[in-house]
Amino acid sequence: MSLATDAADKPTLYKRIRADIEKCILTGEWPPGHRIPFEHELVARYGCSRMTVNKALSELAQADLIERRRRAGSFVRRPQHQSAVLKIADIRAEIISLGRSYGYELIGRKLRTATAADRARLGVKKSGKVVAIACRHSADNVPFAVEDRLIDLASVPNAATADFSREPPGSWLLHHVPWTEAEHTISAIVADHRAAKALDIAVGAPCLVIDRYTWRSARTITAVRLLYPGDSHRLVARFKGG
Amino acid sequence: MSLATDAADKPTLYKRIRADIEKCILTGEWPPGHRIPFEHELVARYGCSRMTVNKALSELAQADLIERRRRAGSFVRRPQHQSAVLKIADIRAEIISLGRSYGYELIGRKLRTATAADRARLGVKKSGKVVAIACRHSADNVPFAVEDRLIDLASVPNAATADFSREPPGSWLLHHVPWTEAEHTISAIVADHRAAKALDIAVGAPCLVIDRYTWRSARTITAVRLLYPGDSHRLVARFKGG
DNA sequence: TTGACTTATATGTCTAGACATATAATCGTG
DNA sequence: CACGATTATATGTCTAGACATATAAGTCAA
Repeated sequence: MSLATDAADKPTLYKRIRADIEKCILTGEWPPGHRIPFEHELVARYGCSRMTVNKALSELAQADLIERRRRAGSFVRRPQHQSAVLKIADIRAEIISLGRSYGYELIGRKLRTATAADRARLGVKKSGKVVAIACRHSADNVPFAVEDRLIDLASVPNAATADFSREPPGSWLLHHVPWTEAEHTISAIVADHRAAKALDIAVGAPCLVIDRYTWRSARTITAVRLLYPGDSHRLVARFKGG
Repeated sequence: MSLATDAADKPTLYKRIRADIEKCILTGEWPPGHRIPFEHELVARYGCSRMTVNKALSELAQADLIERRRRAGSFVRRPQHQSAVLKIADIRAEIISLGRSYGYELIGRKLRTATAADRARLGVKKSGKVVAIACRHSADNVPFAVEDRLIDLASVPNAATADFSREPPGSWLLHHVPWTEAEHTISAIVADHRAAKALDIAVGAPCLVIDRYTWRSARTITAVRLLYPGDSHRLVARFKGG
């Protein structure tokens, strides 16, 4: 193996140890299944205490690059299920970060007792109040996405009185419902008459659809469907690791 | 605040400390920007050494739940850029895990010196050899996705002699090119004549497109375009955190 | 008021030990 | 040979210190 042992220690020692090992894994020098040096070997090699080596290895294990087994040692993990980190920004923030002017328009807002369809969509059993919102986001005055949202007022009572004619519900929720879990489903459809009109595209044009269900501590907050013109919008996901 | 101090210590202490703090953050009890107790306060509260508290806080910082600032303290981070983990499995594995029968068909394979278009697609400057592959995946004998791939032989010389008539190139690469980075772009198109024929769908039907560029250590490996029928295929992404 | 200097302090890293615990390897026995 | 008991060992967690370092806050002079 070729662990660097004489590099200048600008970074801290444990970071250097971690980087050295990471390099051996990422270059393929240590293939999946390879046993990396024992802690005591690294202690000898780097002339430090075991806690320092342990911190480096613990972080590599946390990052799923290695697997640690008592008595056996630490091993390079084999390529996991591929997964990518997909950034799905708040639409307003996304448009602004693209350097374009953001436009927002509330199409409709209804406060109602949840219908059977609403309950199914939110995944709740009891019938409470909900807010249904339809709105449109635009970039440089060109339609960017249309949004169709349902908010469960049992989880977010404040949403009943929020003024969604000025602030998009997504941004409002981001600031009022801090920590959440969500599930996204991405699919493709062709624009029907209504969608074509809202997005100012041709009927039959491809659209990217993001369905997002958001909850906090097993409590449904909101369900939203975002419809983007498929030829102009792209979702980019970066990916790292086998 | 309400840190539990008397729970049974089945998990280790630092994990309990981490879980306690995480709970306060996730329930919203400690909102974004809130300063969490200093290390020395937690040391006193839990009656342990600072290293134990430090390990808990370091992991929370690594998970981006808190931000640590010297002299100032540790603070609950405000909702980051939303990001979701999108699992993009190897197609064969995906179909099999769905309990369906997997079918594979090589449509074409060409070994050629990279054309200008190939070089642009792979993002390489020098003109070397490439393999271009077109193939089709099916589930229960129904077309599932068509694949159009380019492999840079400078990075993966073995691919020149691999038998892609039996094993899909994605699976082959997964087993021969362990650690990689990739970028995915997801978009929607409508099926043209050729795609419609390959997927056995109507011309004009919506399709989900995944473009994936894979490299290792700044070295391009492969570029692939996967085309799925948009109405039958969905990408699901789980998301956690603000 | 403003800017430069000093100080206090919380985190960052590290040590040289310790005991706990899971388990691979070995040994003994039927 | 098969199987259960024992042992050795690598990791997991923890301690009670230490010094380094970035920086918020206070101090003082222009």
